[in-house]
Amino acid sequence: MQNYIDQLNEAQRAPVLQKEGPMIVIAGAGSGKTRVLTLRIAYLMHQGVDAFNILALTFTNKAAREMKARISQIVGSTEAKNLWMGTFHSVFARILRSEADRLGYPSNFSIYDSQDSQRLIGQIIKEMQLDKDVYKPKEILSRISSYKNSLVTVKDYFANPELLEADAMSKRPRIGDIYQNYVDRCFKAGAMDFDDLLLKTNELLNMFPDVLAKYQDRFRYILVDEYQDTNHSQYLIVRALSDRFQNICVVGDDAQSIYAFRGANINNILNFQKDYEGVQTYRLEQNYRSSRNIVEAANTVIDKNRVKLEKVVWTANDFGPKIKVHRSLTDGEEGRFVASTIFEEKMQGQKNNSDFAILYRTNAQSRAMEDALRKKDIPYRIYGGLSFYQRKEIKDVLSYLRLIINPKDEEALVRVINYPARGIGATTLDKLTIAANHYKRSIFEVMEHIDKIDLKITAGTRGKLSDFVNMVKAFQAQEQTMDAYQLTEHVVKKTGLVQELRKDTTPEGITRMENIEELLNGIKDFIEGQKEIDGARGALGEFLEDVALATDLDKDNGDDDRVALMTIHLAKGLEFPTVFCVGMEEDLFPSAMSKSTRAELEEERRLFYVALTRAEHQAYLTYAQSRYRWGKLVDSDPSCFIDEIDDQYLEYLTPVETNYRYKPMMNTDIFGDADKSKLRLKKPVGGTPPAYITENEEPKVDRNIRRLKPIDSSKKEVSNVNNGDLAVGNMVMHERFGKGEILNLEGVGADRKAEIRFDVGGIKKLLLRFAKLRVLS
DNA sequence: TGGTTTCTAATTTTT
DNA sequence: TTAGAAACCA
Repeated sequence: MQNYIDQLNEAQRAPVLQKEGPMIVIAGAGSGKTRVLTLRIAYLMHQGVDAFNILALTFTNKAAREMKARISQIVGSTEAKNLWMGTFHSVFARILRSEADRLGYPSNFSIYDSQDSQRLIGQIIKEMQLDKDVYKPKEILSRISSYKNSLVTVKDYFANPELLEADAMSKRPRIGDIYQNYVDRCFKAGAMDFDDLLLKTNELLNMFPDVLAKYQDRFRYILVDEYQDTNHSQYLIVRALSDRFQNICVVGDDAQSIYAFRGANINNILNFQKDYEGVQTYRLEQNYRSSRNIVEAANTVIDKNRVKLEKVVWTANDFGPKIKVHRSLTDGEEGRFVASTIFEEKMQGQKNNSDFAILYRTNAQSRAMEDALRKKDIPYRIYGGLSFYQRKEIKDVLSYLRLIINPKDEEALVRVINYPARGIGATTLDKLTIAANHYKRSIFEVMEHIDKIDLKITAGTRGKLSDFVNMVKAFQAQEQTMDAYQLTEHVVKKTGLVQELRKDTTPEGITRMENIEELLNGIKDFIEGQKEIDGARGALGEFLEDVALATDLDKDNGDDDRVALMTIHLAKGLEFPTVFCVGMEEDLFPSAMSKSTRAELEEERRLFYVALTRAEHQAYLTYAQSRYRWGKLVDSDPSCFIDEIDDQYLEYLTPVETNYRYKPMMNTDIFGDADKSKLRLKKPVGGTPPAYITENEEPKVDRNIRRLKPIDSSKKEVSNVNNGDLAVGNMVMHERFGKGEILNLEGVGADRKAEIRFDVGGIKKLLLRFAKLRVLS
């Protein structure tokens, strides 16, 4: 233990050694705050604090897992296992399940994700016969979400003239009624949305002093990571729980607060000192991550913000190279620049793909990057975007599973009641919904008693309905004995889901099929893990709990060597030797929607600060003069953030902007590309550019291959150039299944298949046309 | 009711 | 450009 502590610098050591009392650690970017947190926990345990009495709240599941792993290394895994560590949402979901009856909820309540919530709100708006252009489900949802995060219940809402007036002013006087309906429907369905997990926890702690006392007594030491991103609801939970022992340690960096849009309140961290008696304040200001150039440049940026805590981040690292700024004509060219640069740096500097990250403001920007990387055969992985669990086919399966656990779950039911098609259409569903609302019961309950209610539903349809009910009930019976894997496999077969998907032989359809397989593999992994952990039987409910709050970032797809693509938001907490921050354009970053108030712009600036400080060694800022947005080429100006960095930290790869549109074309980029190619790129007069247009993208070897590809091949082009080289006995790498050996090859041309034994997942037969294989030997 | 075609809105970030 | 919804027809 002492060994670990000796490795800390003085500033880091102090918060680790202070055992009791309230404290705040203001941790600059790259200053080793995770180390402080983990060591603090380890040290507490070392001093005899029971792991059961420690609660550590993180921002992502991944952060929790990693921290737990590190603590295990120090104190041993048996001890670390008993720590309560996780996101606010997952920790309190767990607590809510065990206390659910207090709030009138079943302990098997469903967790609605934003998709579910949004669909339900849309449905309510329709039922109330409101105009969906005035009451946009998405906006209403975020409205309701912010009420919930501020602990404004429906009752509070109607009692608050300001809110009433604000909504009346915006011509949406019925928001309160929608809110009311939404809450009722969720309750009736035995479901909580994300915000409920926090709101209901607050209710639980406020309404039941004995419950509060129990958890206060249990969590004697509380630690909160990324405190700058907590919202009001989370703030109150932390306050309530820490009130008795006051052993509260929060860690955060106000300069990295980037979630105000979803209710995070930067004042929580700014005002922490006032919330507790005798707060100790620690500052971690030495940055170990980045070169001096990057640290100082980032400082000049964040200095422009008015709202902040005073601190000076510094580093003892070398100056390192300057931040490189690159301008291109289009987003496509921007992508090619990034890909070429990665290609060259890999060649010259012996770097790995995983040394690079491409960060952007919006997910939509990933496409141009993907295209360019793919053309250069640079492996990459996209994080975020449409997460795995939100894909249609996955949600469909999960909906069946949710329905087994909680048949009242209306969103799950609506999704699958007629998929695959079984003759229960919109009309029938409408009748059922009306009846359900009328009897204040769930749709499933109405279906169970369909014979006792007169709904003007034909006998044939009634039969179909009871078939469905019986099917779900049969699943429920099987759930008692089967584990989650067996049951899911059974469900996808029995419901006809697989058969439905098999019909679709397009690449997209095959991917969908593969995704289902991946889900099944994921369930298998989960069960294995569960069995190891505490002899749980790997029941379905346990899996769903896990999945409801999981994100893409959480499933670590091994540490294979790929360039990382993600939004800046997702990149928080990560670091890479080289970072490309692309799309540095006005109205994109800072976003057009976030420039109206100073607070919004400051948040964008913090976001930029986060982006810059991800880089250890080299940062690139790139922008395009025009970019495709909703299919149209739109002109854009460089981001004001580039100007905000002092010139001494920058190196312009392209001459500084002029106002002449033609001028830039006369220049060459760093590869000495002649500009005729760029001129040509501008061309399209209808139709796709001819193959030779790709000339300016180097490796000439590729050219023929590209020309051989069918012109209309879909954007999800995955066919593999190496197919010809495959032979039985080759070791190959598959994107999803990992390493495997080719056992057999058969078929020709598009039908060519390979039988492969994967190290994990067994033997699979793959269509080479679609399989993304890389030959290893 | 189911399947196909046409239309439209979307691009800010996510537990 | 594209995904999802509405509209349309069998």
